[in-house]
Amino acid sequence: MPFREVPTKVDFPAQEREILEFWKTSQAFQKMREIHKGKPHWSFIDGPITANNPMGVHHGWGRTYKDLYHRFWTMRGRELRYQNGFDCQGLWVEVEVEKEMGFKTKKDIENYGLEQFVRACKARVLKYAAVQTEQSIRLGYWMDWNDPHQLRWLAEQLLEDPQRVITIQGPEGPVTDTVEQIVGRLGMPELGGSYFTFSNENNYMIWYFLKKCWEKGWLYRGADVMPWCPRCATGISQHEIVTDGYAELTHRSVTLRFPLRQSQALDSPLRHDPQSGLPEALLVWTTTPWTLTSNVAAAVGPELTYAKVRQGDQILYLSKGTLDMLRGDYEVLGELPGSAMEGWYYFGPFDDLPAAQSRGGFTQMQELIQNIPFTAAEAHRVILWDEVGETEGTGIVHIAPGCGAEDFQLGKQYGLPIVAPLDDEGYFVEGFSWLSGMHVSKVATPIFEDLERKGLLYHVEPYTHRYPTCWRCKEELIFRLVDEWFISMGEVYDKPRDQLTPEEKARSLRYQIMDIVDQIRWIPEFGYAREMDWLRNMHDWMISKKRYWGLALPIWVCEQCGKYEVIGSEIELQQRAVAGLDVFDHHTPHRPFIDAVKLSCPTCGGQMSRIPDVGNPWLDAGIVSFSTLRYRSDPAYWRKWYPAHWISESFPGQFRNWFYSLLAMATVIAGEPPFLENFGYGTLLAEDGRPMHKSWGNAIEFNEAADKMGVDVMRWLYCNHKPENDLLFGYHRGDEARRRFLIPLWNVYTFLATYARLDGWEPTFAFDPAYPEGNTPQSDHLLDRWILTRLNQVAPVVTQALENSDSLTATLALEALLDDLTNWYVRRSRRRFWKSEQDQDKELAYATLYHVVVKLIRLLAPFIPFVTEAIYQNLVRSVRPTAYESVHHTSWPLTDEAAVDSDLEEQMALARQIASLGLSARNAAALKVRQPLAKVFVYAAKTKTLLPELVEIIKDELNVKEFEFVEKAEQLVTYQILPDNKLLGPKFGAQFPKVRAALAEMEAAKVAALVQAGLNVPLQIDGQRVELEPNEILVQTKPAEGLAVAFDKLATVAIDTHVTPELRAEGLARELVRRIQAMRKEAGFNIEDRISTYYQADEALAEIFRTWGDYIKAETLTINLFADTPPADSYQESHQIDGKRVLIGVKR
RNA sequence: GGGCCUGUAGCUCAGGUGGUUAGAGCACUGUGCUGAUAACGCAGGGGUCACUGGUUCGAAUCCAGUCAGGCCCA
Repeated sequence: MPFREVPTKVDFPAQEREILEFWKTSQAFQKMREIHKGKPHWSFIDGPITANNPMGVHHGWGRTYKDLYHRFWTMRGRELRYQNGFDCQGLWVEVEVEKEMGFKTKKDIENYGLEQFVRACKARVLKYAAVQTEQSIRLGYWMDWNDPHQLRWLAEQLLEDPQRVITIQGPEGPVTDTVEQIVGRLGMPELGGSYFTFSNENNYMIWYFLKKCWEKGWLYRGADVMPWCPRCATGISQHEIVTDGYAELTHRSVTLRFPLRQSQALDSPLRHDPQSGLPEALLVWTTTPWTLTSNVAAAVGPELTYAKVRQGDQILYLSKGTLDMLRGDYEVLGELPGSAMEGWYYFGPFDDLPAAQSRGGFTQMQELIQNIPFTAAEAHRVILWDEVGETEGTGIVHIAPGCGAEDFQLGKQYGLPIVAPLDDEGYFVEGFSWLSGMHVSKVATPIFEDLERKGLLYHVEPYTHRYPTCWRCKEELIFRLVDEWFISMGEVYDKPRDQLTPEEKARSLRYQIMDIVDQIRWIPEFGYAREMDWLRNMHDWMISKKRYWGLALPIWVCEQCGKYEVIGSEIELQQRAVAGLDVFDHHTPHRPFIDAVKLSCPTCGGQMSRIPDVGNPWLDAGIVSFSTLRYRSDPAYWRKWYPAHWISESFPGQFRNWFYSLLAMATVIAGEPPFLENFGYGTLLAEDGRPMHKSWGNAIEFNEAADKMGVDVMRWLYCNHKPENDLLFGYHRGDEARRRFLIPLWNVYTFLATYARLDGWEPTFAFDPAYPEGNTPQSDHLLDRWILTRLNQVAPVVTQALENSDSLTATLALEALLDDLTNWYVRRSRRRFWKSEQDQDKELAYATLYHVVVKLIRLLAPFIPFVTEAIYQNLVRSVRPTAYESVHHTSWPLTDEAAVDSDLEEQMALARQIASLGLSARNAAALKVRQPLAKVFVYAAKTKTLLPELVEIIKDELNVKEFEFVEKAEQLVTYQILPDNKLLGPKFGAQFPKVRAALAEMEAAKVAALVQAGLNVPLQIDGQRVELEPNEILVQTKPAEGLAVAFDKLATVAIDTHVTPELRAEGLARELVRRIQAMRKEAGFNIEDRISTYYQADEALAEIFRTWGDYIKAETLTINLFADTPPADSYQESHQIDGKRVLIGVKR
């Protein structure tokens, strides 16, 4: 059976959809897995994608890499797990569900009902997991995908009746359970498919990890002032403040007076300047007026100079460098260093509030302040702080330890009271008088008015600054004192890592992780430095969040004595529970049902309840190298697949997120690396170099790109890029990739298929389905041997590059090969396919081209799985009954080293170079290639012979009758002599410049003659004789007069420009042929149609028709050539050639 | 302020281990070919390889510093 007919124009996206359907109906992925079952494994662990929205083209980039290396290692004969992962728990899902439901605050969620809300979160995850699954399939990503319809169905069932019992088909048989539990078991061995981080196993495995941390003493409850989102009512951890979490915002900043008092006593009189008798005050500036309610101290820079200023009936203190912020006239009375101000007492602006009069300050966290003997009002004094600057404000910084992270640290250092004014939604708590119950966002104006009444207000003005906002909801963050749970990273020791004692290392998770990082290969290499930098600098890992949808932290607290306990598994929970198990029964370990479970306190016998916090989602993602590899249920399986050979994610952010959490959790649980190789890539930007933003109109959605561009194009674009650089993605680049690579590939395929069909050619060699291109064809034809050389030069380059996670090198080599194939091999070989006789040469041409194309598409299959599949189906499967059903079932192509003829490759390169130079020479002399010329002269620096076939190629390319190597280039050129720097530099060292100069003095032709005769060249250097060997001198050429000449470092090519009458006639004949060919096409004839040709011409052209008639007939498939008026039913055109007229008609 | 990355033609980017005249694609100009053709070939113009120093016979490449941009941390 011959090849199918192939359209020369192809709609790639439409073809991709057909192939998707073919893969689906033929179960191509499942069959591929069968083929490689039980072979050596290659382990990959997927970084879970957040199943919260459709995926974008940037996900397509990462997923292309993942699929590329999956397919490559599969073809190499490895067994893989093919498990995708979905990230399911956390605030980002909550926020989207809240948006959908129109919720504004946490109270809305509680009023709605936690159970319903959590179910809605799960359902949303399932819905977008279905969407992302469909998109990934569209990309051609071969994974063990769930049926998207089933995921949607589960989402619906979950919302309707989670306790309904259903049966689902798993890989090893049906599984029966409640809807909720089936959802909780997704990704487990009995159900297969993607893993979901909301799974029971994932959550319980984190419990196991946290218990280990607890046992080592690394898990602790701590207090800190952190960024807090009042809308989400949760702290924002260090991991979450990202660059786009900052916004340029304008706030009203306030400058106010803190009147100085004489002593700490609250009834102390105001301090007055002894000279003038005027009252004194500090001048203070802040952008967050609400924090003034909680002021405890004022900080000055010890090294700064402060000014004492008289303004009206006031004495003010502020730093000298900020005097220009004063309004109106003033008089400087004196200067003093900041250090001299330490310990001055002042009256605070809100000392009238009960909170300011409370011993130790004002916070729920009594343990923080129980040893502080003062109230905030009593404590107000000047303290020293090196970080105080003069770029803004007054050089005196208002300090509120309950409202700022640095303030909190300073407060600890000075033993200051702590006043924490806001509740979790940003409202002032009781104890703040008229402010209590007001929201932080509404108090600026009333506070200014209050300060005005008290006579403390100095000035208010707008101030624009970078201010942190919530990374999910964009609400402005506040700084709030909170108690959260942390995993200790251990201290940072002030000495090199290799000098740490084992005890120091044992105490510090930080350094243990570093030891693990040492064992990992980072691609690109700077990934190692990045991860290390993060580890050196990171704070303790805040893992708690005061929210609803997420990991239920397995921490129980005794309601009587306050003791904490951490539970390490569902079994332990069963054993320890004293109440609430009946409520929790049949539910996944999520809120609200898990909260019902009560324990008994081993110390006091009191009831223990779970703390309400949920976990940081990076715990969910970091545990997967255990949870998905059956660490708890099947240790042998885990041992086999752990660690991953390879993981891959986009760099920005992941050093502190997924990479970090994987490393931290593996260090604690296993003490060995979770992955051996980390392949990172950059950021995807729009074509204009900016981030994609819908509002900027430069965003491209994945589905739209796939539909318009086709995913093979996208994949080639992704792979043909240096991964660590940012990738500019857009339709223009897509068009370029298609034009430069996919269309030429398709063209060479259609060329082969079309002519083989016409000739009835089919491959007949012995067939091995794993290697369908067969053994290297044995051809004597030079072009065949050359393209087979190139093929087998490129194959190992691609193989090594992919082994090395270097897709760029692979694609560059493949592009070069395709260029050689289309623009040289096929172009030069066309006549071998066109000729009518079925001889041995034609057979070899087919055999060679077929072999090369089939092997090439197999090298390309991991990159562009669709177009290669389409080609395979026609070239292989349609003619080979025993072929594998898919190109992706075949094995990775082998390299045939015996087929590589490097000399031939060099000779061909030279021949192509000579042809190129010849064309350049013709171009310069304005002699079109159609006009035959008599002779080309070639001088090649290092070669004096060229294979006869190559000579013929050059003659044909240049359309010349004769080719001649000249022995001495002087015939064509003058010489230029250059020293071979690489050899002579080391030989002569510092003397080298003199050698160069001496050589330049010599007569070029003389030196060239010596070199060509293989003799040494003598030189005089500083009166000493030195000799240069011939191989140390490079002879170059410059064009001589009279010939059309072109040259480069390899060769000099000259063309005889004289056109004889005979040559002129032949040129005209070719011109006629070209025009008749164009007419054939214009007339709509088929390639193989034989025709009759009629002409009426001026005598000069008629003479050409007579003398060159056979040539013209042969070239144009003309059977009969008539010097006659074209008949009415022929296709006719009249032409002018060199001012002579001809009327031509063609007829089938 | 610290860590990491980037800076090569108008644009987008390649350029192990230093070496003769620094490359590709796109764009531009010219031209050729016309049965791969809403393509393609060839040629041409276009570069102080961000800047300044250093090492070296020789630096886009190695070293130091500066500047600009990006990411991360403080």
